[in-house]
Amino acid sequence: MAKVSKKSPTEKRSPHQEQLIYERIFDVILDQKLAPGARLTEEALGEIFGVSRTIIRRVLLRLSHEGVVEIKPNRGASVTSTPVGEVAQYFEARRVLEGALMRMAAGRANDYELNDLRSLIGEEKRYYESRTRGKGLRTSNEVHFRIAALARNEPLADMARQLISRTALIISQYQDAAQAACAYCDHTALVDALEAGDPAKAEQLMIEHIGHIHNTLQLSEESEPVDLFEIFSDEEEE
Amino acid sequence: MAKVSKKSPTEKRSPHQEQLIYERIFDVILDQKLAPGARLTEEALGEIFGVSRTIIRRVLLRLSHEGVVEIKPNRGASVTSTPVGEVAQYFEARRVLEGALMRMAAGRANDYELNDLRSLIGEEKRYYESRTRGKGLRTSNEVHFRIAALARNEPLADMARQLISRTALIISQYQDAAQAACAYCDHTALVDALEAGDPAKAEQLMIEHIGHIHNTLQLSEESEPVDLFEIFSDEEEE
DNA sequence: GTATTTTAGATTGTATACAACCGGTGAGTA
DNA sequence: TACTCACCGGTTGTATACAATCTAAAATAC
Repeated sequence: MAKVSKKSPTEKRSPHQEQLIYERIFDVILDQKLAPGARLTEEALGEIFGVSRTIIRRVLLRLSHEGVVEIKPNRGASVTSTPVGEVAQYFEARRVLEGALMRMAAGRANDYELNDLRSLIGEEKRYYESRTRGKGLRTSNEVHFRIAALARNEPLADMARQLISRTALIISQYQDAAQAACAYCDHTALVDALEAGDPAKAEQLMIEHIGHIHNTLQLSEESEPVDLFEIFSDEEEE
Repeated sequence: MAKVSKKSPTEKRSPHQEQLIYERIFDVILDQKLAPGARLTEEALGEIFGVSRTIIRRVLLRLSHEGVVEIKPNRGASVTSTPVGEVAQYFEARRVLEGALMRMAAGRANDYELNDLRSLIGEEKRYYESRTRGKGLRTSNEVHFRIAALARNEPLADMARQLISRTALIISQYQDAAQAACAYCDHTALVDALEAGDPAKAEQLMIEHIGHIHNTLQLSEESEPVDLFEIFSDEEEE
């Protein structure tokens, strides 16, 4: 068994170790190394990350709150598997929320924020071209996060973040890796619309973009047990 | 010190004791027995409800996730105090989300659901008339929850639930008890609009209703330390 | 008298021990 | 063979012990 990221005695307690563990697990899920339905046992994860079940429990609780994992009483946590029939609801929700946010954000972004977005989209493009799908998906999410933030409404932006993360899981479940590459083209158009400042047009573009993503999904399923130790072993500390 | 709801030895482990504790604490906050800023220490709550800090910790984590309490590292949990300047954002968010949900729900409700709603509004009216403000607010929330559910979109309804709970806290912070009585009049009109099935009209009514609530708020602040034991002592098991 | 340091108390953070629970395995029986 | 039931290994649920941290007040220095 491969024990990874064992804390060296010098840096025993990092304040955001929990955040790091959270991100590692989420990344692995988005990379499809953990298929929907895969179980996440507390002790194994604790051993992997060199912490006790207490910490793992908190991370799993957080992931479950965001809908990324499901926790059943006395049965533990497993990666959420979204039934085919529910997928459309999530995309409808995103159209409503992100459409409204896009409308609110149009014309509000300053040059600094726009440039920032454009460079992020460049990064996204590179990830997809280099086939690191999990990273690409996360960067794609980040683009949507930033746009949501531009509407200057914290509560709505928070909800959008939740929904975007949740949708990322659905995408990783139902999207062929080959289809994944086209997202960043739309993103450039979105940023242009934000700069132009036409709220109706901006909203329409966002709604269409989310529709495009929805259309790339292939509706089929699979699942199998996996070895947590092996999956996490070929990673390295950031 | 008053120890309340001490579990009798016979019913030691209820599976939803956590849910009960969650609701008790939330109720007390909405009743303004715990003002914004009040600290919630784990050990005191544990003693009050006859459980260990472990359980309390989970409840507080859940409340914090919904924005009802704030948890600062090494500082513990306290009732969230929403700055005056942020209040408008929450109501704007509710207009966006619940407006969209109302539009989606119009004409979709069956007679059973409509009757259910109307009787709930009757209950709400009674609570407000009998001055039990916390219960009234919770029932009011329940009306909004149910309407949100009628749109048949789980993810959006979940978000609305979060937002409604969070707003209830804001209302209890900024609304005079005297002003609180008028909500159920609007609610009847909302249900009528749902029955009529005109999406645009329904959305408009909801947006106005949320505006009404926003308008009743008085913008001022206060805070003081309180004794958790005393607050919970005059309650009784449901 | 004011400012700084020390120290004590209280509270949270984490690990761990033990109990409760679930699911499967295999013996036993019809 | 098919079915039932008791047992067992593994996993989660909860309480508790101890360490780390913060707050505030007392003590000391200037």
